[in-house]
Amino acid sequence: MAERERRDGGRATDVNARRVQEAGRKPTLWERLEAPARGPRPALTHHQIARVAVEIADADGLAAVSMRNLAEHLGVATMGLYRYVSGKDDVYELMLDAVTAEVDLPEAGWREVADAFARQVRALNLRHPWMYQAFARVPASLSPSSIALMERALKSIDGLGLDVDTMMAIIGTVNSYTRGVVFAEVTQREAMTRHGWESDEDWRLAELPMLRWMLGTGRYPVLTRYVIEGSNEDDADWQFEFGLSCVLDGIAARLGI
Amino acid sequence: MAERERRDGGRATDVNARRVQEAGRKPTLWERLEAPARGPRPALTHHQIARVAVEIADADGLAAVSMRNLAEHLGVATMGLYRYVSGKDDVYELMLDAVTAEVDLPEAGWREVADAFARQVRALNLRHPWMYQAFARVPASLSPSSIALMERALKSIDGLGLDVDTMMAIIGTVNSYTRGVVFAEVTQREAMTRHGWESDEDWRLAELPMLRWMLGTGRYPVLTRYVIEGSNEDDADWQFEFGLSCVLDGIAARLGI
DNA sequence: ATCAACCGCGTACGTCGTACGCGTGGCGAG
DNA sequence: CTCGCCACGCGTACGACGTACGCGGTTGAT
Repeated sequence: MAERERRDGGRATDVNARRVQEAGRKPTLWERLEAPARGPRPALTHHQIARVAVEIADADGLAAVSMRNLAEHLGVATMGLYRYVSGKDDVYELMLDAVTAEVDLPEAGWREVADAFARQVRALNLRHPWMYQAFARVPASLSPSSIALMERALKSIDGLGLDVDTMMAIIGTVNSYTRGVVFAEVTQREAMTRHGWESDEDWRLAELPMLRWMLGTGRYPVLTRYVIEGSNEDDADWQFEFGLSCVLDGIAARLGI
Repeated sequence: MAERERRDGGRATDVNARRVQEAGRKPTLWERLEAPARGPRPALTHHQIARVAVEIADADGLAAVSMRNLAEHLGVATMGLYRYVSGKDDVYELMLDAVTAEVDLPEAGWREVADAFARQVRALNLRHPWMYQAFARVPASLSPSSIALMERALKSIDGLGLDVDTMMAIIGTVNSYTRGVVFAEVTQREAMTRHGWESDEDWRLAELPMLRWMLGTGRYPVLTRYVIEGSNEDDADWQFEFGLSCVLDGIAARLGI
């Protein structure tokens, strides 16, 4: 880390230098994006990098998005990428920002918007199962798309007489619930593909010895009943809908709206 | 992957072999734990491995839990670890199972238990900030501790006339919300330490240019008001309590309990 | 007691992210 | 328009990672 600071300090001759000295920190990716390009004319745009990286991750998983592989797909040298990004984390940020832009909320009342928000974020994460992994590696910093999304969501609950903190807490609650659901869903789905199981049936088969042991001990009567009586076979959609209704109902009740 | 299958197949002469042939899959970590130890007397227990790994992760982050480092702390050779675990993922599973055992739910009504569940899981994740990273790498498989925890939670809502699927959905909703909150909190906290910021003030300072740009565009009026009027400075506890109340209220209302 | 099988661990490989510093290409002065 | 210099992009190289492979020592059956 001291290494990096030293290096950035050594290059402190460009537009960002003054800002760094001002605040004693290194500039954000999004700040650097606005800075005019120095040196030879750039061969790539950040948008291209993000698009190709997303394609790779969608096809082969986030692990396939290595600097080498990404550079190869873009037709540039590996270290050439460092002209546009300061490291792997920046690539992740670009990717997350790019896909976040896919969410498009309707103009409607708060509940309808919150509902759409949850459904779309869930769909987005199922479409790009690598998202949660990327989130786990980069700071959940503000990006243009996330700011725009948050504004759209906030606007739908503005003007109901709530203070801004409560408004933000509502968004945060829906967001947290959604992310939690998605995290569990994607994780399980990936576990299944990783082990080569293709249906819930395979999963049940694989966990069978564990379940048999569980049943055998007799220490888990309710769980046992769930295994035996459970009708909907881990219907993820149903569970998501159920929880979302609860969350929205709770918000509505608490605020009298 | 084919490589691993071939290798496991080559060793298919022990107790687990028959099970593997039965189901056509490799045995779980927890199954292997029950198998009698073959070969030289083991120098370690899985409990020791888990404890030391957790200590390393708590102190230096999950990245510090490399097979080499872990083996060194345990006083064994690097590859000696593969006697007890089949790979890095098994280490993560052991770690998660070990800390999950720290949760201890009270004997009480469903709402009290759900409340305790959420609070304790959150505290657990804040105490072990690496948990979500570990979850992101291993399948969310059944482990002894997670089974026991689930049973305790289920028991508290048993006998209220609900079918098992609804009961499980309730647990899942609370769990999802909690995980989502924790994910956001820990991520932000880690981003702060990574960048060397020590207070929310530093964070605000760092994001200031981004905020200034945001305010400058005029495209985000509500978000701007939040930045200006927001009183509680990202009070994580308050936001968590708010959302949890909403979730529990929603569940209670929906089920009439 | 003996032997053979078999498992644990040392060595080594391919991969990762990226620090370093040379050669080159872009720009200001003449 | 030309030339020179300097900074910057990118090729090389490094340390660290997870773990495949296969020999030598230990253990269980006879």
